Amino acid sequence: MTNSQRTDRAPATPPATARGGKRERLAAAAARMLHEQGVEKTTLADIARAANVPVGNVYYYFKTKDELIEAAIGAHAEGLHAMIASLEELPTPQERLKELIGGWVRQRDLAVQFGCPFGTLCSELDKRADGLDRTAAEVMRIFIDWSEQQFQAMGRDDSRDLAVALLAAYQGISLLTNTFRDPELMVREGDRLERWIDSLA
Amino acid sequence: MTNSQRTDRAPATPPATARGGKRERLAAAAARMLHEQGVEKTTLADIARAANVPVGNVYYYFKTKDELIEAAIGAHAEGLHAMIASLEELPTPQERLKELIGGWVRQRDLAVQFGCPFGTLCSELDKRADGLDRTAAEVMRIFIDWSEQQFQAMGRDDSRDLAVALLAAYQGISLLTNTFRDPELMVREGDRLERWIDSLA
DNA sequence: GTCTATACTAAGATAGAC
DNA sequence: GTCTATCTTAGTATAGAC
Repeated sequence: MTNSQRTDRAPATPPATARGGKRERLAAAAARMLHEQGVEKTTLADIARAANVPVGNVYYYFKTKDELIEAAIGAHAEGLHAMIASLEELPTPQERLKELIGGWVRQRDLAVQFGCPFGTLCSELDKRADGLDRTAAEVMRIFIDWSEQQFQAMGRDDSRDLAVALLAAYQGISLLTNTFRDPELMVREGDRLERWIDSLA
Repeated sequence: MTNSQRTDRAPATPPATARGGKRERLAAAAARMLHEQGVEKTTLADIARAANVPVGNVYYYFKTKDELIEAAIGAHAEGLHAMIASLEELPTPQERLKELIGGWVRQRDLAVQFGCPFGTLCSELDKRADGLDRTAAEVMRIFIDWSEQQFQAMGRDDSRDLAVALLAAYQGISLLTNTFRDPELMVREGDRLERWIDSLA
């Protein structure tokens, strides 16, 4: 996630000129709008409105729509790192994985409305000619790698396959929860996955 | 899947005027192009070209792009019914489900390139204002219902949950196979699912 | 029933005033 | 650094010739 737009004269704080962190607001708004409306249906005007930034001002921060999408991927990556850091505080890998699943279940209403925020993005970016789908894949890989570590810590020698299966189960049930508009699908699959985690020890 | 465009004077055969079954060709081409390029990036011109039908002629058969999408959903439904009919010829539910999984694995290169033909469509239709996502959900339900019957025939009282889990596993691994451009993910998850089927009996 | 030309609309992007 | 006005492109859809 390069940051070529920023002057970076004052590290760790936004440039004095960027009052109110408009760049950050635009990136966060982009992530939200791309999830809710999809990549192709979301216009720069939609994102500007959601970020409370005048439409014509967007191009000062991002030269193209692609750059805004890249910033949205970066926002997802940050959220992912925060989630992982929070899970790391739990003592055992089983607890960490089950808390992960619990988080998915608690977010089920969002899945009902729009599917998985990051999975739908990966799916849509694949249809675009730009290389943003590769950037998104890198972020997805961070998550798989972390899950693999958890299964490894549980002593499984098929940890990679299990990590892929866990993420696939979540992506798939997110799609079905969204397609059928039924939050219970996520609840029941979450229960099943937690029992599965317990059975692996 | 209404057919209001057709005169239906000669049931079970296309109207004499529709030489070469252009309507059917357009529906099949639409299904293919929507999968490969996504709903929003696919233009009517793309579909017309893929179907070998002159661009301006499309509107004679379909009044709007939405009607073409609906016809594509219908084409998917037909393919689904054909697949189910073929699986029904196998003697046991275990064999039917494992052959289903085998079919998914054999189609892995398509998943690498574009994801699941129908799952990506459901995901994209959700972002549109029209009600086509509900039509797609009906088709998806046909598949779940059939899977549920198989698990029920195996004597499982949690057949619905298992059917949902199986379809979710496929949708999820299709997304990951596509995101990571790695057909092996589908192969390994297919193996895992077949072992899972065996373990349920 | 088939096809061409074109009207209409909307979105991405840019120039330049403030 | 902020914002308005506008250019350009592209896609859906329609009118009407053949």
